[in-house]
Amino acid sequence: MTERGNVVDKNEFLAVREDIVQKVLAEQPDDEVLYDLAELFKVFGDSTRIRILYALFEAELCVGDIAQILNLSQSSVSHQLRILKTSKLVKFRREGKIMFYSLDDDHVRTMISMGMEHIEE
Amino acid sequence: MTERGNVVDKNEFLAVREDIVQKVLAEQPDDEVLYDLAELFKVFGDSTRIRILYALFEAELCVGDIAQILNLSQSSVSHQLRILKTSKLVKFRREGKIMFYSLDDDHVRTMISMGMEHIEE
DNA sequence: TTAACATATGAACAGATGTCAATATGAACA
DNA sequence: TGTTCATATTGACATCTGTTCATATGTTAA
Repeated sequence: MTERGNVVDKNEFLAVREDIVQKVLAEQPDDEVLYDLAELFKVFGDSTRIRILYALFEAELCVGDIAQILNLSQSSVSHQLRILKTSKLVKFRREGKIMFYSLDDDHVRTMISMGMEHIEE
Repeated sequence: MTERGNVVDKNEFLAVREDIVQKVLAEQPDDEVLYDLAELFKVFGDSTRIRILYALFEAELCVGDIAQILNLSQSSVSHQLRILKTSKLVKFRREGKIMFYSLDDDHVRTMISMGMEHIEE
């Protein structure tokens, strides 16, 4: 293999159109943005969390309600709710001993509707 | 713990509002649909695939172009393209020895734009 | 303050996922 | 046909992720 300085080009034998590559590279968003975007989609990319979000479409729910609806342990639901909170997809309020969760904004509905449209084709 | 038949209720001590639970359960989509939806989002939930999709915003690209743009092995890019093909997010055509990939439809752009709006808040 | 309740957190484990190296497939052309 | 090139696939490996069990936190009421 050819070397450039100490760097070995793993893809030496590869069809690459350098002009196109440069043009596309110039337009790419920052890696950090793309990473954050992937992280957001990752949150939607688990059926347990999708089911939680769908349940919250209908009503504000407490942890116990959700555990019952999804037939999951309290612990598991709590863990997933933490992820949804961190991503700002759900918000919550306390009423005595009970925590009530609800959707944070309409982006969630829109994103999920978009996904639905795609898989329904 | 109490038992119902042979089923042990792991969540015996849990705040559950049965009426709400029943109402929400009645409105939930089929598990299969929710599973497919999660699978779709999972595809977007990887920064390599997001970067591939973003690159394809700009131009139709061959495997070598993408490998160069993302600084990844040909093998890895090919693997990810297969996943994107299976999810119908990209389409492809052959021209001699070269495979050209492009975005399959505008859902991809819309979904990603939605995600962007959310993280930009 | 103590007991009971609702939820959150930590550690550990199994299963899923992305990457690479090596190899296979398939197309073009001598 | 045989060789070269572009891409696809296979197997192995390390990392990431979701669940459970056990325990901690924080609230209410006696």
